Amino acid sequence: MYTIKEASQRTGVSIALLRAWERRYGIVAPVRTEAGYRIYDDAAIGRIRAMRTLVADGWSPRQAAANIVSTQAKDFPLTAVDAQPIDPRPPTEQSRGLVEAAARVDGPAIERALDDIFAMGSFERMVDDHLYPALVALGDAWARGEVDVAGEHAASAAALRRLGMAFDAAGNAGAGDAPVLVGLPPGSRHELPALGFATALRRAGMSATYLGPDVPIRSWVTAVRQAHVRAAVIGVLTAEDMPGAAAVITALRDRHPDLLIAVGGRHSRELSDASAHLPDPLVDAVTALRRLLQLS
Amino acid sequence: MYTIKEASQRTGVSIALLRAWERRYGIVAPVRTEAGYRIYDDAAIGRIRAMRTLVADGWSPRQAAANIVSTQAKDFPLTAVDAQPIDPRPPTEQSRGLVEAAARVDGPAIERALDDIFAMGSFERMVDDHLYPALVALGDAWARGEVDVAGEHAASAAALRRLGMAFDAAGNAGAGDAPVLVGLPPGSRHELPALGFATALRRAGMSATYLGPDVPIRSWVTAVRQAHVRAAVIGVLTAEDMPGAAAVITALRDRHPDLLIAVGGRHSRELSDASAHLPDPLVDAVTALRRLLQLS
DNA sequence: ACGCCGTTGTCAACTGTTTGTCCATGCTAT
DNA sequence: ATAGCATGGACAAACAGTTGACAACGGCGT
Repeated sequence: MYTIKEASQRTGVSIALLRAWERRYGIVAPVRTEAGYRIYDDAAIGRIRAMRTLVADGWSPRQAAANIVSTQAKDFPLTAVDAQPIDPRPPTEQSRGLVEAAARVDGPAIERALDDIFAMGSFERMVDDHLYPALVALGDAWARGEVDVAGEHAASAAALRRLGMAFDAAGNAGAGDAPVLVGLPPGSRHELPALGFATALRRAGMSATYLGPDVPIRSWVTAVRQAHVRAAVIGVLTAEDMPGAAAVITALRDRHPDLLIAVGGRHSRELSDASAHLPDPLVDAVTALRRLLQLS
Repeated sequence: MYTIKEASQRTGVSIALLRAWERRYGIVAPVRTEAGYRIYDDAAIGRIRAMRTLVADGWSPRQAAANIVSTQAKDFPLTAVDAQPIDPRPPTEQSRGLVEAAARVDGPAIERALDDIFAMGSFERMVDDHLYPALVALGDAWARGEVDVAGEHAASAAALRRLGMAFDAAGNAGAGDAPVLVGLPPGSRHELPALGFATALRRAGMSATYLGPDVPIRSWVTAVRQAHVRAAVIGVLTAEDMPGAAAVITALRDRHPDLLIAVGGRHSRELSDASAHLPDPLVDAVTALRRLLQLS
């Protein structure tokens, strides 16, 4: 709780400028005493300091202020294997373990739960029958408020790392071949299903390049051109992913009319301008893509 | 988010020429303020730098522009281990390999380059002396237009997966202990340094939970409450990360006044309301944190 | 060789905007 | 009393924007 003079001394910003920033950009809104005197708290000091360094970094004061004011976090889950909020599918033992560990934000327990899941049979069956259901259960629990974003974050990040390990471990069997590109449209961050599919492709002996989440349209285009790819597979997990995916498809069609462009994921069926739609279970998606490649 | 003056200084292209290039070739399309002032983002800076180098290389401005417009993406690099655009540090053999592989968007080559890097001595030395420099070189190459976002994406995603593997492989030695929380403030996606630090903590025998990128304020708070943590470490890699980090700090301070809150990263020194600032080389950061924990 | 012409970087003129600072006046705290 | 604070307005200097012009340069046809 500081007066404006103290705030000025603590931030190195002149008193007049403090008032100007408040008046012009609303960067802080200090509480007032009965007489109208400004009283700054530590959060206000922090915001002012952030403003100062941003400006020192070359930002225009207006932009810096906008950035600071708009830095309020939006909480959304990273999982979203399936956006369908329906059918509470039977929670397996493994998924219950993962959800409970996530609820406690208990790192080691999350790892143990993933150990259990990844120990279930072949990679493809494990992903389809255990990992994805567990992640859906996690998303549901988050939606019901039983798991906090922190737990959801930690668990899905850990699952993503595991999947990444599997992807790397799968090697690139057909390394000489032209690869299949797998990635997500701009704005989409639902990596897990896409990375799972890319891994399954590799395990099936195909060469796969995983582009990652939130891939800009231009990057799809240049990636196709540079790498001389056999096909591009775009993940469309939620309805919000659709416009981005459609834009990617038209951009690719435009410059590579003969390229095989496939889409997969819950909302892919609704994108009719793709070459093909991949079915849902991982194994089926892989065989479908293989058939498409042989035909072309 | 820079004014035209700042953009000019950062790229070494005169203000008049910036406007001419925009008007004549549409090489950038900065957003405008209400009053019509141009606001350049980092992607625009990258495009301008790329243009400058191409022209310096003898390309005609028109051709250089055509090349950039058709190639460059509008997205940010994921790397950003270090936001300082200066001091072109000596490229090691390994970083050159990674940059070249990324330039070709060549998945297998990227993996091989990372194999080379990860084979360099102890984890900590490898990260400090080879991985981070390589990623900085990658970001620089992106800024110069030598690497497309697709390649940057692919390479940094692969590096992130490797780091994730190392994190998991490091196990959680002090599994019973209260953990140290490591994560990034809301809005920040510069995972690599944070995950590297979390891994180093585990390898030093401490219990570490990695929260991930873009962690909302509320998640930080609940994570601390649920897990009974010993300390929270927040990565502050760029000036833009500061407001979010400051908000996280005040929120945590508010409800857990005794919690040890440490910040690390290029711009962490400017956040004086944290309990402690962690120094730069990985090993030093780990020992600094260990000392802080013993004191408390 | 010569003139023509498009390209390209730079400049000037003029208008409007942003931003840090300052002032006059009046109230408040000690 | 004296120093501190608030408000609102005012200002100058720096910044930006647009338009049009212009000189240097190189390619090209004659």
